[in-house]
Amino acid sequence: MSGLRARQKADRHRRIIEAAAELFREAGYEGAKIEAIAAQAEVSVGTIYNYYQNKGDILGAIVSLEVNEVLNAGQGVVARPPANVGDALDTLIGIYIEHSLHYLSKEMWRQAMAISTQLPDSPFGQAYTGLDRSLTEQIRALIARLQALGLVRQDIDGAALGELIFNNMNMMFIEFVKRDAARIPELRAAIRRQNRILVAAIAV
Amino acid sequence: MSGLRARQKADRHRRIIEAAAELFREAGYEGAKIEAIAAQAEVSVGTIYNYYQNKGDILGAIVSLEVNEVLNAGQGVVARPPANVGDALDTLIGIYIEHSLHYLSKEMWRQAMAISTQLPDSPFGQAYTGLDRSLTEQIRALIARLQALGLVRQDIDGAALGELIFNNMNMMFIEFVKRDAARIPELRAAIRRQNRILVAAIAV
DNA sequence: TTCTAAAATTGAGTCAATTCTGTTTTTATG
DNA sequence: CATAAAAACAGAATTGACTCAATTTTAGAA
Repeated sequence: MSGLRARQKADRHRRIIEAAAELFREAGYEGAKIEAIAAQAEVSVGTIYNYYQNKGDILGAIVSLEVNEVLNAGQGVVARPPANVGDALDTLIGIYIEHSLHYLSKEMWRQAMAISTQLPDSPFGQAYTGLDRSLTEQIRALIARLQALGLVRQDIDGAALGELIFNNMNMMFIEFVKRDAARIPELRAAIRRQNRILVAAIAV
Repeated sequence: MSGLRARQKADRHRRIIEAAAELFREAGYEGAKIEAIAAQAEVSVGTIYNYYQNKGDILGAIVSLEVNEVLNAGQGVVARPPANVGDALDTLIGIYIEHSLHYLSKEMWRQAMAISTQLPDSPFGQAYTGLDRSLTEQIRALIARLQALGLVRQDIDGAALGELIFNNMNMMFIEFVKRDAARIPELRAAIRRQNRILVAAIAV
């Protein structure tokens, strides 16, 4: 028996997230008042705080949905990477970046990133750090795969390399969301240019 | 004539910054109430908002002092770098990191970083981006210097390399301030390990 | 069905950043 | 030295995130 209580709970969670996502998009993070989210979700302010510790955690739940989708999409590339180190990296990073603005606006990303540094121990802060780690791990997995395929030198420190690539990409992405005028193609080109140095060093 | 008004203004600026720096350290950023800062600086709340757009900008002014000091210290390394690519990078990065907690606690860094992503167009947001750019520029200058000294290959894309090194270091520093337990020696060791890959690729 | 304890919801109240408006101080001018 | 305009100040009022005590709803036993 799934229980009335459990069903109502799941339903309220969903309604809150949907209401918040809509209002965040429409009015921006700051502009979306908790009272408005509560009204739209047809619950009270108190209930929202029963489900989420603070406003940031609501945004956090939305971000997690997005990043998990991206991680999923990335698995395909790791499993069957292009037969060229530069292209393999570019393809994986391309998936991350192209998906990134699907559900989240730049403003929402800015807020999410800010909260994750501001409150690293909050539920969302920890979740965000975990997501970053998963992305780093996936890049590392790609490198290991390329090593197995004989496309990357065996003596390369895969862990350090994965961190280096992720950190650079992430920082570039942060700068990207900070400037509303910045465009995806330029971002990808800049990262390709940076990675070229690495590719030259690690390719067999 | 320096004008009474101008002198009073400078004096109030100074008093506000000093009061804020003290209270941020003692009580943390959130714990330092604007009313308390105003009282300690012997001005009214309204006056503080006449001088700074928001609480974050007060912190911003303190951060700028710190980073400018670091940039200054870095110039010495660029002028006379160790005669080895790995050591040269490590020395410059070491200066940045070792200075970093001199005036600012990790909590203050977290807040500063958060604000700079949250409000990239605020006075502080723009200043912070400018500081990042200056640091990147200094790393680039070091690379150019090493190229001139014949220690780094001439065909290396110095601009892209500088960004790569800065972005990685900066991201590592962000993770460092997010974990109170993290220690400086481990941070430096991790960055050295990551840079080793690059050094191998670019050293003559 | 009825009752009770546990779980969840509610919304008025609290707290602190920011805004606003009337007052005071400084400067420039005759 | 008087005075009006400009600049800066003060602190009360506003706003919005978050809390908490009272109330309602649910699950399960009798």
